[in-house]
This record gives sequence, C-alpha cells and structure tokens, in this order.
Amino acid sequence: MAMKAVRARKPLTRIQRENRERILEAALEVFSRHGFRGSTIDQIADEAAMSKPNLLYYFRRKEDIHSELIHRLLETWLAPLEEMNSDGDPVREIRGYIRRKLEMARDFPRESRLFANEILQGAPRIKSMLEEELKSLVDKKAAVITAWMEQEKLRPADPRHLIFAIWATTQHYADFDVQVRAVLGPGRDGPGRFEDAALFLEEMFLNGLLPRRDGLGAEPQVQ
Amino acid sequence: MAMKAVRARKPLTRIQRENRERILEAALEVFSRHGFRGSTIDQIADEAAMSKPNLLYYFRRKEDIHSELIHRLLETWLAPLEEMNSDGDPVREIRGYIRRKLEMARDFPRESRLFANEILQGAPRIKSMLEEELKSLVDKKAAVITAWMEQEKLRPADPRHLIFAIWATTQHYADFDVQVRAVLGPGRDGPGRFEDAALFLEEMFLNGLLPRRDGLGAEPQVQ
DNA sequence: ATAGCCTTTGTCCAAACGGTCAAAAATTCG
DNA sequence: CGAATTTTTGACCGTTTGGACAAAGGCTAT
Repeated sequence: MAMKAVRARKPLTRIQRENRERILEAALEVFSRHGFRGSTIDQIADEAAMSKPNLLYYFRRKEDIHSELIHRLLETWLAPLEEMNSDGDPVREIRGYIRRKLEMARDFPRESRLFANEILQGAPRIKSMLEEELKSLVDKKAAVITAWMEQEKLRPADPRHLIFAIWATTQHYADFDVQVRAVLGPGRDGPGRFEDAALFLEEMFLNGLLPRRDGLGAEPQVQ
Repeated sequence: MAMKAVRARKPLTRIQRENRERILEAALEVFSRHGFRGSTIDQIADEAAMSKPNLLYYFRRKEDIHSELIHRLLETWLAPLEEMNSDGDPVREIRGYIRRKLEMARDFPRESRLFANEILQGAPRIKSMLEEELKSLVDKKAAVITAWMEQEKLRPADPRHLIFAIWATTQHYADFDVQVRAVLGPGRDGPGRFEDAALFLEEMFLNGLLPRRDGLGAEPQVQ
C-alpha cells in the first residue's frame, strides 16, 4: 500500500515556503474581492500563475487557504488596539490609534476587505475568536478608556461604541474605497485622500462639530 | 407618434405580484449574506419555498433578481441624506441624519449588507450610479454643510469626510452586527444597543471627546 | 550517477451550477 | 361549463466547481 506522507511536522523546504506565500498572496487578492463562496480555486491558481493541482498540493482544500489567511490576519488586526497604552496621554493615545488604523486601511486594504467579507457573511469561521479574543481585548481597553473618562481627561461616553466608531470610520476607507473614490471624484481623489481623512477624523473625534465656546479661538493644543 | 413604453406591455397578475415579492424577499436574505457570486438560484428558490424552474419563470436570470433589488435599494438609500434641509438648524439636521441612518441600519440590515457586499466587490453593477447620482447628491449636501460652517454654526471640517463618517458609523451596526454583538457580549447586547449607539454618536459627532473648556460647566479647566 | 524524495501536471470525477423546455396543473374568463 | 391563459414542475443540458490521482519531471545528497 503506497503511503501518502502525512504532511505534519516536517520543516518546510524553500520551494514550499515560496509557493505557499505565492498562493496566500493570490488568495488574498481573490478572497478579499469575492468572499469565500464567491471565489474559486481556479481563480486563485490563475492569480498565482500555478496549475490547480499544483496549488492543491500545497493546500489540500480551498478552506485551508482561507483559514490560514484569516488567522494570520487577526494578529495584525488586533495589534493597533493592543498598542493603546493606559499610561499614555489619552488624547495622544486615541489619536495614535486612529492614525494606526487609518494607515492599515491605506496599506492593507485587501486584508480589511477580507475581514469585512467574513463578518458580513456572519463570521462563520471566526465567530468564536470574536467572542473570546476580540471581546476580551475590547473589554480591557474599554476599561482603560473608562478610567480616563473618570479622571476627566475625556468626556464621558460609551467606550465600546467609541471603539466601534473608530473601526467603522477607518476601515470605511478600505472597504468602501470604490464608493469613496466615486464620491470624491477624479479631482479630489488621490493619495492625499488619507491625509484629509486623518485630519478630519482626529478633529471630529476630539472636538466634534460644534463651534468652540471658550472664546480663545485657537485650535486645541494637545500637550 | 410616441409609443407606449415596452415596460407597460401587460399588467401584472395577482400571482405575479405576490411571487415576485416572495422571490425578492428571499433573494435579499441570500444575497445580503453571500454576495452575488456566493449565492445560488437554488438557495433563493429554497428560501422562497419555490422550485427553481418556477423561480426562473418570474426572473429569467439570476442577475435580474439582483439588479431589481439593487435598484430598489438605491432610492431608499439616498432618501435620508436628501432629507437634510439647508434651511433647518445645522445641529438638528445633522443629528436627524445620524438618527435616520441608524434607524435604517436597525430596520433594514439586509439592505445595508446587500449594499456593502456590492461595494466590497468593487461595485461592478452600480459604479456609474455612484459616480453620477450619489456623487451629485453628496456634492449638493456638502455645499450646504460648507455654508453652515462658513456661517460659523459648525466648526470647519471636510463635509465629504463628515458624510463618510456618518455612513460608516451607522452602517457598521448593520454590516458588522455579528462583531458588535460578539464584542458587547450577551449582557450588553439587546435592542438597547441601537439606543446606546445613537446617544454615543450624537454626542461624539457634536462635541467630541475632549472635555469642554468653556468654563461654563462643572468640568475642570485645562491650562 | 543514481536513488529517493519533492514538485508539477494531465486527466478524470461527482456534485453543483445557471438555465432550458415541454408538458402537466391550475387559474381566469367568456 | 369549456377554452384560453397562466403557473408549476420534472427531466434535462452544458459548464463550472472542488478535489483526487497516478504518472512524469526535478532536485539533492550520497
């Protein structure tokens, strides 16, 4: 009986490392546009310039590729929030978080869309991770924000909805990129788009839309 | 002589009206979860409790169903922004817009996800509508907001990015519902979720996070 | 060089897919 | 009623899909 080696714990060869990366890169491109069900192995193989059986030599099932992508993504995804430091200046920390998330939307739009696709479809593959890891991280950071508010360094507000708002506004520039470009039009569209967004969001989250009533007239200084 | 539009060939029968609605309702459920490519006619027929050939008697192609849904949606979708009135009080108008959008996220989450799916996939079917109708509506309302800012009724800010921020934050509660629920957990989750969101967003958009420095309230002076 | 493993490919398959069609069943209408 | 029309269905078709497999082609260490 010919034994098919169980690809379990052997170290990866150079070719294996290279080709797995090529496949994951191609799969990110495809999955992020069409979602899991809307993507085909043929599309991915095509994108990776590889034959389908060859691709299936590296990943036995379509789902394995998707699973690997999603799991890698989550680490990266939580990092910016992890970085928010309870010892820092609240305004600086929140501004930094907004900036980091916006940079991720700019530099990793496919990852953002991959994630959005998964959530839109009901997060069938990562629901438990959301309920455990993500929830506990948000709980932790919500407590930090609440403490800041109790020290009256920030206005009182629901910290969880604040986090949602930061997620929503920043990821919007990756996930709804087509719409953003369409609305801004060829004139206003361009690389400066993210700079404008950053300026707007920082101002918005910190000061809101109401005119200031302190009679000082200057923009708010942050320590 | 002008001819009657092709459309008006025959009036729909009662059964046609009923079944077309049943199909569209089922298709909304399916498309909003899986996107166009990820959905199958069988799924939709199943959801509508109808045989596939029967369904195809009412809509010749899968794309026709999707197209009908998307076109119906867009009218509803633009309405809340249309309602924003340049004669009204800016704060009241913006607050009203946020509230209306949030109500839509609460009452029509499937429509929101259908739209999100379409945009995520690059808006292949509605790109031109975004560039024309949506863009011109946003341009119009951006001008209104700009005027408010010039009258110093609002702080100066990019009106288009403000509109994006309102879209993003409100639609988030429909599109990322699974994530929101997971993070809030069984305790904080519930119908009150949207009420909390509304309170947070209104406060956030209008006042921001910084403590007030107008010396009128009980909060401490900084500097 | 050559044995032994790693990699690639052509071929194949069963299921799922979008869609057709003719005929049966139900409805409408004179 | 019965005829005309509309609605429903089972059977079917060509294509696409995820995946299996054995055989062929490379690579590398001895």
